[in-house]
Amino acid sequence: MSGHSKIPEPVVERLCRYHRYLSRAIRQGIKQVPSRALAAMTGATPEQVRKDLSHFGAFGQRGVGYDAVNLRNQLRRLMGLDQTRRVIVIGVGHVGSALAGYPGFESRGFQVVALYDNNPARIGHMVQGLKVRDIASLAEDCQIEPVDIAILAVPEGAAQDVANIAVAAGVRALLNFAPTNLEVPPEVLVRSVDMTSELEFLSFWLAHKQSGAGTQSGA
Amino acid sequence: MSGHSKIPEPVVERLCRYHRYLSRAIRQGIKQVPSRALAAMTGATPEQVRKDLSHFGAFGQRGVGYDAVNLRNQLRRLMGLDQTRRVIVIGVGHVGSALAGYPGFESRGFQVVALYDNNPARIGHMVQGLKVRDIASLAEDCQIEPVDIAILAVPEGAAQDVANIAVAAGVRALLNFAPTNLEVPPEVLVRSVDMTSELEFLSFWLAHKQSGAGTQSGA
DNA sequence: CTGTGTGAATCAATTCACAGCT
DNA sequence: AGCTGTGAATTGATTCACACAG
Repeated sequence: MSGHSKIPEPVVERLCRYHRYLSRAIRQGIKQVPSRALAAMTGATPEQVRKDLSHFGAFGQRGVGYDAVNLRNQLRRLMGLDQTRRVIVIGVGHVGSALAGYPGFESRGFQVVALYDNNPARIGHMVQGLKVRDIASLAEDCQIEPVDIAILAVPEGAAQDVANIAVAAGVRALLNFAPTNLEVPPEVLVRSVDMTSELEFLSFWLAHKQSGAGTQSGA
Repeated sequence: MSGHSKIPEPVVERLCRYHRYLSRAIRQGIKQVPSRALAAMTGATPEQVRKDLSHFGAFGQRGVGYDAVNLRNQLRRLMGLDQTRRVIVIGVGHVGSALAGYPGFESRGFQVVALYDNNPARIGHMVQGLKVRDIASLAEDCQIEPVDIAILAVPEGAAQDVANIAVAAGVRALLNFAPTNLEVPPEVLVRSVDMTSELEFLSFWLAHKQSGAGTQSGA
C-alpha cells in the first residue's frame, strides 16, 4: 500500500519493464491485463508482478486483472515519467553522438537539451541538431536552467573528473557509460552501463557453459 | 574451492570489475593488493572480494594480500579472457556503428569480425573499417567461421527476429541493446543493456528522492 | 599484528499458499 | 470458476566473526 520509500532496486527495474510492455499492449488495443500476461511479457513471475505493484497500492480488480490504461498511468506517475526530464550528454565521441540522437529518449520524455565536450575541435560543431558546448560552461548553464540527468560518454580516464564537474553544477543523477566506478556524494545517484563488462560476463559464461536462465536487465 | 558451476550472477559481475581494476593497478606498478584495496576500487566490501574469489580457489597470501599479476592472470583464465572472442554487430545505425568502433573491445580480446544489417542502403558500405554484410548471409558465414557473441543494435521491433536468426546460425551469446525481452532457447545466454530503462530508473529516483547508495553495475 | 579463507548469522528477495473479491 | 493482494516460508546473497598463516 502506498508507501513510497525504500523500494528495492530490482522492483524499480521491473516497474520500468511493466510500464513499457503495458504501453505496447495499449497500442495493440488490449484493455485488461492479468498479472500472468504482464509477467510473461517481462520475464517476471505473476507473483512478482503483484507484489511489486502492491508496494504502491492495489491497482487490480480481483477476478479480472488490471486495467491496462489505468495501470500504465499509475506507473507513469509513480516513476515520474509524467514530467519531462532535462538531459545532457557529456562527451560527443561515437557513443555520445549516438546517444544524443537515440530515438527512444525524446519519445519517452527524456529531452536532450545540450551536449558538452572538452575537445576544442568538437566545441561549436553541430551534432544531432545541437551545438556542442564547452564543458567549462556547464556550471553557469545549469544556474540558468537546471539539468536533471547527465549522461557521461567520456573516456575511462576522464569519467571521475567529469562526474565531479557535473555534481558541482548541481546534477543529481548520472548515467555513466565509462567502465569506471564513480565516487559521488550520497545525494547523487549513479547508474552505470558497462559494455565491456557485459561482454566479459558472456565470455565467462561461454568459458564455463554455465547453463542458467538468460539474464535480461536494464544495464 | 575450485568449483566451477553455479556461480551467482552478482559474483561474476564483480569478477569483471576486479579484473579491470587489477589490470589498472598492475600498469601503475602495484605488486601486492589486499582485498580492502580491491574492494575500495570496485565498490564492493573486502569480505565480498574474498568470498567471491574463494569460489574458485585460494589465491592470496595470508597477512600480505594478493599478488596483483598472479590474481589478474587467474581471473583472466577463469573468465575465459585469455581466448579471443569473435564478435559481430547486427544493426549498423548510430548505436551499432559506435559499438563497432568502441576502443575498449579490441583491446580486451573481443574482436569485431563482421557487421550485419538488413537495410540495402547500408549493405556493402564500409563502417569502422568493416564492410556491412547482409543479415541473410549470417548463417552461411557462421558455418565457415563461427561467431561467439552477437551484439544486437537493431530497433525494438526487429530485435526478436534478429535474435532468432543469430541463434539459428549457432550464436550462443547475445548482447541486446534493444528494449525488448528476447525469447531464446536455454542453451543461449542473453545480456541486455537498456538505456531507456536506466533513464527511467533515474527518473523514479528523482521523483522519490530515494536516498540510497548509488547503484553501479554493468548493465 | 596484518590479512586471508570460511562457516555461521543476518539480511533481502523470491516463491508459496491461500483468503477474499468478482 | 478466475485473479488479486499478502502474510509465511524459502531461497539466495551479504555481512559477521574468527581460526589460521606469514
